[in-house]
Amino acid sequence: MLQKSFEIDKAANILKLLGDKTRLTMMKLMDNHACCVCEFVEIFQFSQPAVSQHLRKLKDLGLVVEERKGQWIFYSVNKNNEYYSFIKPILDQLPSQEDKLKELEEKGTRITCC
Amino acid sequence: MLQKSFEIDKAANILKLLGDKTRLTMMKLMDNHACCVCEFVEIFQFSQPAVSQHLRKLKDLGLVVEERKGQWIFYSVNKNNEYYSFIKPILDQLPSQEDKLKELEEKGTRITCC
DNA sequence: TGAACATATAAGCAAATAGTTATATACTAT
DNA sequence: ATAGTATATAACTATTTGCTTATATGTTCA
Repeated sequence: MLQKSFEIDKAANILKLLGDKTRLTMMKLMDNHACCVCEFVEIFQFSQPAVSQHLRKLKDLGLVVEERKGQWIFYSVNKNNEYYSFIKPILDQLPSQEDKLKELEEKGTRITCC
Repeated sequence: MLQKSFEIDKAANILKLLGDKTRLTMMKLMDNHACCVCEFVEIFQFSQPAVSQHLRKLKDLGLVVEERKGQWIFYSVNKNNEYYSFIKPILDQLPSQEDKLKELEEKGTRITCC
């Protein structure tokens, strides 16, 4: 019972994070690609700290993992997280956001960091 | 493209609503039973307006439907909503909240309205 | 070492959220 | 009609959220 209570708490916290258009789009992208902060800055046209703060929240719940590659830090969905199976069907039902990455490539801004 | 954009917006809005422990528990219960406001008041120990406001939000997005039966209004998950297939896997992965209804029955508070 | 770049953290602020109390509406039954 | 019960709406408030700007940290490379 305590466990179940914990689970629904945790599920609600996860859904709250996903219930933001920016983070949801990020997660959909990171489910297929490792992405770095500067890409998201380009995509969403938010300040770099805004992007960092979104990623921080996702990381705090264990939803994403980071991997430093030199100057850059790449984030991707943490598929080892025990709640990944909870999240997966949600992400799978979302429309692809690949066009956003393609746009970056066309503008040449993707190559700058990746 | 516009349509996809709309979809991810809508998905984020739905997830935001589900990202609240109270509403998430409500949804899990209403996926299996029609429930009335007074039951939720008992279960969550919130004021009646608080419960009504949660249900209003769920109704506004089309996630639940209401059916008046005399004095009472019963709410249940709207399985005809086009986004029900989006929500269903989420609800299915949550632990049953039946114990909360059972508690009411034991206290005799469920029978008062249903 | 120091300049340039990528990211993180801190502090502040406006808007959104989730509760409250007070009040209105709607149905039931005497 | 009126009293009792169930629900909805309105107005208010404290907290949370998601951005901003300013600043700190960490890496690369001349």
